[in-house]
Amino acid sequence: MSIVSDIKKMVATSFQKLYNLEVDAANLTINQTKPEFEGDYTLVLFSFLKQLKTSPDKLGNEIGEALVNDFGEIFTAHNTIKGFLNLTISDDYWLRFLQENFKNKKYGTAPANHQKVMVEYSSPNTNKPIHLGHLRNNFLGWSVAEILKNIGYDTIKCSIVNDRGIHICKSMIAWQLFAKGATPESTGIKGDHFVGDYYVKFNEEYKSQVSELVKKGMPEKEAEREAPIMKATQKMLLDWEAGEPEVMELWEKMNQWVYDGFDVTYKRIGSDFDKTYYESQTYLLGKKFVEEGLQKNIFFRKDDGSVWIDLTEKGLDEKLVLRKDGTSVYMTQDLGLAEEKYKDYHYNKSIYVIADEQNYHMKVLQLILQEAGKPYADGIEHLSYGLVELPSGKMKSREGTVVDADDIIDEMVAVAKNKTKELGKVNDFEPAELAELYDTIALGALKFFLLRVDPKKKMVFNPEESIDFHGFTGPFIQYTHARIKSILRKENPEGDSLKDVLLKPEKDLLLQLEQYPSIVEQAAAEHNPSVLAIYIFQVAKSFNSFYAELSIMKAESKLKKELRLQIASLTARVIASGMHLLGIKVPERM
RNA sequence: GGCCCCGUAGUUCAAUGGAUAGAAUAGAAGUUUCCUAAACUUUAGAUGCAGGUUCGAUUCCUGCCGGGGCUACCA
Repeated sequence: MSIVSDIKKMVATSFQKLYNLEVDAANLTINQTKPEFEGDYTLVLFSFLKQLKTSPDKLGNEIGEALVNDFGEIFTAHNTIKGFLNLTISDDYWLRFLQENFKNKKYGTAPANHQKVMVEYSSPNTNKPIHLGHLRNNFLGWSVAEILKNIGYDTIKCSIVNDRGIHICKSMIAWQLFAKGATPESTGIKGDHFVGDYYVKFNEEYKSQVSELVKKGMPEKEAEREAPIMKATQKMLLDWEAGEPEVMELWEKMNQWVYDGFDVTYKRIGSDFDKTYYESQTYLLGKKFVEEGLQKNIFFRKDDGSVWIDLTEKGLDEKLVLRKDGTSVYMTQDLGLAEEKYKDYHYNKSIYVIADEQNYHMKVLQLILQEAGKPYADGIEHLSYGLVELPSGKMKSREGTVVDADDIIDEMVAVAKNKTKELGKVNDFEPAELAELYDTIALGALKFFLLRVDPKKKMVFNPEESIDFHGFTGPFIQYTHARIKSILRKENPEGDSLKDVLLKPEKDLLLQLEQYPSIVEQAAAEHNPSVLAIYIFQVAKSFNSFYAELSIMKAESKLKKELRLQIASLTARVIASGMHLLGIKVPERM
């Protein structure tokens, strides 16, 4: 139980006792007291004034007095200013909290709640390597899954690989035309990049064929249809659907190259999956779903044979679920996949980490499942996140302004290396240790940068400014952790009981550390790792102030030393476990 | 056209309807015989515009201005 929820209960008790007023603890507003006032937590009184026909000062004083009298082991003082009741929590409370938790390895976790949640994230296309935008998706999905797991959910991370369709055929055609048998092995190019290069080649060739046809007098629309390379691609798609062996073989070969490349990147960034679905294996499932829906009159067939759902009563339009030629659209596949996932896992919740351009699609998906009366429909949640943009605007693959994931990681590692060498603090590290440290710092910086922003909001990535290891960054927090560890290598807290008067930097830290479990809960409830990122940063900042102002090893007394070692210990644990939930490692030294 | 999202210091981000709108960075000024200066301290700087609801609005409502997305028998 957190101190804030305890305060709410005690306040509710006081209202009951003093005014015989039933207040719901959930409706009380408790904030951290602003630094310019005396106190730790503050109760906002305004909402009760009318009801009780009293003045803010009178109410505040009466409640404050009751709290201090009845719960003296928690509250030591109160003051009321302009409708805000500021409460001071006793040092004993904080010391007890510290004593109970500084060794607790499970601090911030919750026991199993027997709820099953699927988190679908990453979900790449197999025609090009992953870029910065995908990284935001990967980091978010992984982190949200870990946060949920941490508070007791049975979590299944999954990915749906888009391994079929016209875009894959484009890479395949271009490879046939231009590669002359080249492979990732023969060229030394990472598989996903290799295939991506042929996707680019396709577009170049396509563009030039179209402009040639236009030059010969063909209308542009027609030229786009008639360009030989496009016709070949469409034929290849048909061949693929017919299972033509040569095409299947090429498809499997090129996809494998991509998977080999993805594996390297996934391993590097720490993405992992309990289950991978492949669209080639699931894209037909939706048809059955549509047939069932037709029988139940949830869908209807138009004269041309296409199948639709009428969502006008829900304020939306009619939505196509099956083409007139009987083939699946995107929605069909997603319906089938949702059903399949539920069959496989019987989840309580299913979270889709998908960019906000698909808000409408996800809304419709859930609506259709609800209309179809599916038991899992209400458990579907769209973790909608904003695009990552560059200072110059949106990333566009056609204009070559995409920040490639592997490239940006390499660049970050190079900067981490230079900076670390400059500082010269770890000259005694073995080469392997050094390489690991550079990776830890580089990925820490990148992940923290992408996770510290509210997922819902789009964000700007400035390649120059974003590679910063100072201030509100991952490395700042990693550095704080390393500093603490360097002390704890020399001496550990002995576990002696504490009794002392807390100094401000000590209390500031304890107050924040106590909030950790609530913060994790909040991050989980909101599917929002940025809450956690901001919190960890504040903890690190508080520790650095504490560290600058007070000596731990040369504390003024044995008791103070023990106290500060315990605080340092818990701080390191909170930082490490919080950063872990963001997928960020923390070094022992840096 | 219809629907949705976003406009906060120079810049990148915060702020369950609550006190004098917080950080970081860039700027200015300091701190190292003292546990790691990737740090700390001080300083200056912002709610697009106009109304409304409220004891109280960055937050809720309306209009305007500016930016983005969706509205495909693409995925």
